[in-house]
Amino acid sequence: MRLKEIRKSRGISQLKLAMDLNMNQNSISRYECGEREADYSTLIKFADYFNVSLDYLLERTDNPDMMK
Amino acid sequence: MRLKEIRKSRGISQLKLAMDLNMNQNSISRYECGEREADYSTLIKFADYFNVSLDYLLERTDNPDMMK
DNA sequence: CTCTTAATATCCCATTTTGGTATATTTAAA
DNA sequence: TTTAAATATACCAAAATGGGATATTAAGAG
Repeated sequence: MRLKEIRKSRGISQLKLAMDLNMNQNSISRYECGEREADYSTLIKFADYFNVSLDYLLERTDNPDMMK
Repeated sequence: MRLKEIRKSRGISQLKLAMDLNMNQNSISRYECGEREADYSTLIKFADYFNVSLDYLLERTDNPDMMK
């Protein structure tokens, strides 16, 4: 997924994202590395946090402004 | 998620869906009941199978024709 | 360049979650 | 009301997860 790209574009560290979402820094790292798969509710947390659609987050559209 | 609604609207049984996607019938049931959470790749299987966006599948938009 | 520190990735492992078989329950048609 | 299809649930071995600790990498300052 596009998590790393989106996060970096907003200038946010894994640690800050993790704290804001009540998660662990290494969990974020694992999702970005593709070592672990985020589930339903975790994906929604990311999409809400960055205000992007799930389809954009998961690279199913190139349009970041797609309605949510 | 809207899985049950979409599946029924297409007249497909849990068993058929499961076989088509190489899964188990009880897994489908569990996702529909909300007993278990589908992960990233499972969600994508459903979205592709029914040709709907993730955001529609996960009830984040009411528009079933949203671009994918 | 070094040093220091922030940022990210990886290890280990107890705990949680999962998938699969079997089975129970519900639904629907006859 | 039987019969069968559809769906939900129980149990459990196996797989995945989260979190602390730590290693590795990146980035600035001096």
